[in-house]
Amino acid sequence: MPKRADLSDTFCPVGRSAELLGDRAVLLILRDLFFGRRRFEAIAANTGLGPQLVSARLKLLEGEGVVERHAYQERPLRHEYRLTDKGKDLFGVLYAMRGWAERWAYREGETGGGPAMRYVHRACGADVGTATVCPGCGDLLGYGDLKGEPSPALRAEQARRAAS
Amino acid sequence: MPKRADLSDTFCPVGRSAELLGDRAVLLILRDLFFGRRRFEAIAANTGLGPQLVSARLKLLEGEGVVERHAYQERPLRHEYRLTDKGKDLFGVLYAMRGWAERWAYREGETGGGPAMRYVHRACGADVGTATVCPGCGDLLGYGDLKGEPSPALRAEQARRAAS
DNA sequence: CACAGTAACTATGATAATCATAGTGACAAG
DNA sequence: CTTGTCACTATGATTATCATAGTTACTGTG
Repeated sequence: MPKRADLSDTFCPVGRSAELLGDRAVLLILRDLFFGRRRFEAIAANTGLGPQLVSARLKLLEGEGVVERHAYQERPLRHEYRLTDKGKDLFGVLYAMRGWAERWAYREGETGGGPAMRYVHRACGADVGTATVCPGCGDLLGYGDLKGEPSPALRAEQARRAAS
Repeated sequence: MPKRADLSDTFCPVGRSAELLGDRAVLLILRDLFFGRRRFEAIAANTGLGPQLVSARLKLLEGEGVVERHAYQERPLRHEYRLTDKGKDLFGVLYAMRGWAERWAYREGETGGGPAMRYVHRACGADVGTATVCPGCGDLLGYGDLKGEPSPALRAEQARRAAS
């Protein structure tokens, strides 16, 4: 490719987000970070992306202020990556993507009846489905309010990836 | 690039969406479709993407059932592209992206005070800000419930693009 | 009827991002 | 002192992307 078009100076807010989010690798890495995977190798293994790509994207995300590099031990010096507030606020986007996929991207019965990923409202225990407002208590849902439970099929897939 | 990794068979719903949405061009084209731009040339001009890329992505979106090709006149035969229900349901994702960008992606005063894109709830007239639930009447917000008003700066940018 | 114009594309070639694979540096454990 | 772990960096083949130009099929104007 030639240098890809720069969208960071457009006034369109979707364009500005697309500059960062219009990239498979970024999306997959963010997903893993929201899932609690903070370490380089864990992210590389689960996403299936090469270390070079993971490295480049984490640097990009750090530069955008979406992710922070944090040393979790000295000797040997090791780093992990954490979402900043700006990063955590991307939850709405990923959650919307997940909702759309649950409604449209699976063949009949592929997930064995339920959603591929179930979300429960911590405060009231209700299954929220793909809603942005809790169907049980009416609260607005954000990152931290929800507890995700992968379906058996998804859990098996993650285990397979972690092994190789 | 070598063939890009295929995510369409993962059980992770974010992965499945990322297969389609993890692409700048797709995101920009969807934005334009939501904005009411249905014609090939209009989309190519406003996104700044080359006709080859626009063509390829529209075919992809059509194949995914997100977009429909529709002849709007015979002699000369001309087509336009419309969002299907599956496509319209992506509004939540684009709206979440816009919300995040409005909150985080602009420098102080860059938009002249207000948001780059203002959304008003048609039913009650309230400015919804970046909320998913109307702050005026409490209704859930979806595509069709909202009326978008680009800021002067964004409007000027779009006019500039349409001209060239 | 010839000619410019418009919409929706397709063709071509240069450039650069991606993947797969292998290798590096710093340390710990056995 | 060899093996193992983690977090990367280096290399080379492949291919998607961009910019530009060209094509097809018509319409409207002089």
